[in-house]
Amino acid sequence: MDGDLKIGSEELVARMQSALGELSPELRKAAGYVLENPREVGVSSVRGLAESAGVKPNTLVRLANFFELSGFDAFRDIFREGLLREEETYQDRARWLQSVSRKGQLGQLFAESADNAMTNLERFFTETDPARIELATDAILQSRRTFVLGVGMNYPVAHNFAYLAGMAMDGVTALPHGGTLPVDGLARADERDVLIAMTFRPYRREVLEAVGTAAARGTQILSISDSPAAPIMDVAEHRFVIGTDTPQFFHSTVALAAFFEVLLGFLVARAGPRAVASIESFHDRRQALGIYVDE
Amino acid sequence: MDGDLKIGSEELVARMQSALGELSPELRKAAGYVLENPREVGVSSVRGLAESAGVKPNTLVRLANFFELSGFDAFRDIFREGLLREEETYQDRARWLQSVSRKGQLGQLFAESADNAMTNLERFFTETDPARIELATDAILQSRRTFVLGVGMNYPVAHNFAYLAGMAMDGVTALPHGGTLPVDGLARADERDVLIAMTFRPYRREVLEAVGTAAARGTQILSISDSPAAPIMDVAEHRFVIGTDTPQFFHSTVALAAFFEVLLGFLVARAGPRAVASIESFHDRRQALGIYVDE
DNA sequence: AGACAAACAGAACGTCTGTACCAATGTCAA
DNA sequence: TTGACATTGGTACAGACGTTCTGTTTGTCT
Repeated sequence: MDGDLKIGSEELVARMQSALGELSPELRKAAGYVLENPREVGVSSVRGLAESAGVKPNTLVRLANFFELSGFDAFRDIFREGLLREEETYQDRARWLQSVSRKGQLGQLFAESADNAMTNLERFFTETDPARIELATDAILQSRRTFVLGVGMNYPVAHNFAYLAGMAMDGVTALPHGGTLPVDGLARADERDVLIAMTFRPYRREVLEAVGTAAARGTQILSISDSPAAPIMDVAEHRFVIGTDTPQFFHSTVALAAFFEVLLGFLVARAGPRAVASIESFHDRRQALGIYVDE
Repeated sequence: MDGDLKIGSEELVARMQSALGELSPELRKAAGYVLENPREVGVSSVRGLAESAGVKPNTLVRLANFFELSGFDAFRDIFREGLLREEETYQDRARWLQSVSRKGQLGQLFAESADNAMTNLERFFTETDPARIELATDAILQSRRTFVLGVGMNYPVAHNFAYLAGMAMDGVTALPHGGTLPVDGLARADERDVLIAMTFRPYRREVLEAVGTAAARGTQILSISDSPAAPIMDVAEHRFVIGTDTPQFFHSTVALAAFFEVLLGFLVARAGPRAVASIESFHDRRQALGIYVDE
């Protein structure tokens, strides 16, 4: 009834965490239990929760008041809202997929696309050790030049990466360049350079050949494909497996995009302040040119 | 108090779904609301839920009894347990993110990127109604020409979409084209055409202007941005909000890529057998040319 | 048309909830 | 030791809760 409300459960949890020290023993006990079982708050009564926490009901009301809430109801409402908001993102995926796929043929396509995309992305993030990306990052930063090779659907990805990386460092080029074969761009590549190459089933001959000749010259290879057994993996120092499953006639670039975004982030982070400054001046220049509208 | 209990919310939901047909009107209304908002059951009172569902409180009691539960309390408890059990999966990700982010500064960047990317993707899929994409698909298929407009990081996305859509149908063009301004490509666009436009905060002036002039000519607009209040949304017939959050200095295209993949899939599915045949012949030709290696 | 059953709304009941109040206890300074 | 103060436990109460009962409405079958 007061002017409370309008604070999310995350914020409340954070406040409780930092306030733990200055709470009285019983209050701390209650707060501790709430912090460890936040969801239980949303589905319990004062007495029920009090018993679970080994505390008197009063204490919970006092805990709520401590955080300037009008009472336990307001306190609980915050957690309830949190439970409801989770629905959107963390809802039971299987059930959601089922319900969507019932909406006709396109619903099924939608559900399958969703499932594939999310799985590809999750697998990439959970099965890839950031330390390996870090190693790759260092190799790129220490190289003389870095080539990014992708054909077909992967060409835009390669190009975009080169474009963005170019803001932070020099010597990043996308291949193939202007109608030529990938190998042409690698004419003077040697062991001081890095080649980032990607191709997915069915594997493209040109990429394979480019990787082969580059490797023969000692160029460091960073290979990206959908299988550790892909033909560009064996000669690569750095290997990343990215899922591209999709019900469509092409392969999905969702997880691939995520990989390059992470790689880019690592590059900027490791490149030091000079890269950050370079990016900022880039943005400032654009702002000054009136490229953006002020909302 | 009875022997109820011990059935999961999934099972109850399934039972309700299949029993929907044999329920009386009010009971069906109540059951329908519960099926669409199962989580709300767990955090509401009879009266509160009844009001949300547009039903009288005792109807909910009858609904519970219909499924051989001792009362609304038992009914609600099932959903409450469901809410609590979700904790595990929910916490899994939270815990994983935490453990990763402890691995130094880059680990934190990795974890944040992962969290953002997965959230963006999940939100897109869960908050976008495939029926709306279907409407957009039909508009595109019925159009004379379709333009896909994206600048900066979005240009490769637009280009790639036009490239792939070109396999299935005619008249899809990416803008801007070859160093010209986006508006230039729209010189002869009118109400028979569709313009797919995207820009994200900070919004790009050229995109805004292109959308404005195209809309003035009656061209159908499909807008994609990170907010429903984005300046290209108001004149659009078809609007899609795509999250682009990321800890990086650019915006994330992960969810955006997913959107276009789905749109493409819908296009092919609705375009009929001719599109499929066209794609297949495309692949066959490539195969014959020896573009791919046989593993 | 009337009889009947099913479905629903309204009011009333006992129970449990959240909270305010006060007593009991512990803590510290004078 | 005493008193002031903060913290905690116990109790009582008004209101909201889930539920039941009863009357009304609705639809169906003779």
